[in-house]
Amino acid sequence: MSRPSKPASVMELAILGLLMDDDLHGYELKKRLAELPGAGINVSFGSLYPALARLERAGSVSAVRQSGAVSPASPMTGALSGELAAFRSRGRTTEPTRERGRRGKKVYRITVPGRVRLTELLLDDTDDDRAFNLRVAFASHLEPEQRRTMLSTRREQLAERLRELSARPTPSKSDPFLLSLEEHDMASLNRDITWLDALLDSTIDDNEQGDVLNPTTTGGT
Amino acid sequence: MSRPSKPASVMELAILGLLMDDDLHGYELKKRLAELPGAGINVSFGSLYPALARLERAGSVSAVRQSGAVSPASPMTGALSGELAAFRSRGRTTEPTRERGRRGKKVYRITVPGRVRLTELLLDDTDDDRAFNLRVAFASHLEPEQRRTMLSTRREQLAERLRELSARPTPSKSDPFLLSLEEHDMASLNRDITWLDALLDSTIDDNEQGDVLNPTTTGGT
DNA sequence: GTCATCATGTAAGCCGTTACATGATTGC
DNA sequence: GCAATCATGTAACGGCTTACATGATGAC
Repeated sequence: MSRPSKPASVMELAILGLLMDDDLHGYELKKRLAELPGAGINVSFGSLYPALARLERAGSVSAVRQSGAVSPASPMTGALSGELAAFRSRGRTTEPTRERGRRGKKVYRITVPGRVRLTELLLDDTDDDRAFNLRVAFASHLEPEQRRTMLSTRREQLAERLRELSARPTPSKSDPFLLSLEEHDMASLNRDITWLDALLDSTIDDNEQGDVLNPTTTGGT
Repeated sequence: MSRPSKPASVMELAILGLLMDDDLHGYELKKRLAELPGAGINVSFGSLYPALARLERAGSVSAVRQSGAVSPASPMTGALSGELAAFRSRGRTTEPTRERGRRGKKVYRITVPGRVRLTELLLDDTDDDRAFNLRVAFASHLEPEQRRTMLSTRREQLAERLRELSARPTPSKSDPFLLSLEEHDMASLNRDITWLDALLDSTIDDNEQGDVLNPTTTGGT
């Protein structure tokens, strides 16, 4: 009886993963989501903000309002340079600061439970291409062993797909486009599997790689 | 003028595409959806049946209950090839001694407006990988010129993605997984573009569609 | 007569979309 | 003071999922 935990959403994974690197507010988050590799997530604000609210309610992130104060010196119109630098005002636990009329930026930070949740999402074995790309993008936040689990699980899923495709007896598939599509799919699967093998190989001797998700981190909340 | 039509759903495309080949009832449709190339659509009945109801309401399909009555005076204006041997009960391993289904299998057939809608969905240029795979799968239902439009539109989209990826200045990408992912994505994009080029080539003098398109397995592992 | 499979549906709830509404900051 | 951009939300709507409910058929 493991915890059921809510179903994984791609957006949740992406948000938590991005917040591992920087504290961000919604608007900036949307930009970074769109820049994610593999045909980025183009969410609308109408889904992003409710998602952040859900994450906050679930305790995965904590938000701090910046009520029109400290601003960094450099304008930085730049593409994807992250100037956060604005989280210093924090130090106490959640302080409402809900003054109506003075809406500030709301900067989100991942919490310790949020990190646990992220690990869970990264290890989720739902067979979803889009989600898997994201899992690789954030793979550095896993410990090497978990990472290997994640990669080899995926490898097995792709191999299974390949087996199913190969075992297809080509029934009435006289359609040239269907044929070409299946062939192309199989070639893609083979390539993806090879890529995963390479990643797995390169992870074998990585015992201390990147910054690892560590639930014992303190000082957050 | 943009399309006043409803937003395209992957499922709608898949259903209409499948119904071009055979008249089917929901249960069978679900099985075939799962078999579609490229990580098939695993819809649940709870979404399939409402979807069929919507399609029927929209006039894209017509349904006939198989309960020993209501022999359909098929509307079929015969605009396109109706190669379907309508309402045959496919004999499986066991011989159907009786009409099964008193309360009724509901067999769906695509209508003429449904064909128009399918064409619209096939030509829809929404940048969606899953949907595009389906469009190729049903590409034979387009006229060669439309097919070329569809393929080259997609080609341009992928080329654009590739351009964006290449133009990325590699900012703080010291992360090996992010790097590997981007590299892999670019390689995949290149492969896909090459594949589209091959499809386009094979469609150039394709006036009757069928004998060209000789896919060559490129360096299978 | 009962079980597995075939077959069709409904209901509650979440999630995402578009469209709408508001406010804050910066540059001219 | 005005526009563009930054920034955060709400509301209406619809689709998809899970879980539930129903019923028929054929095998044993």
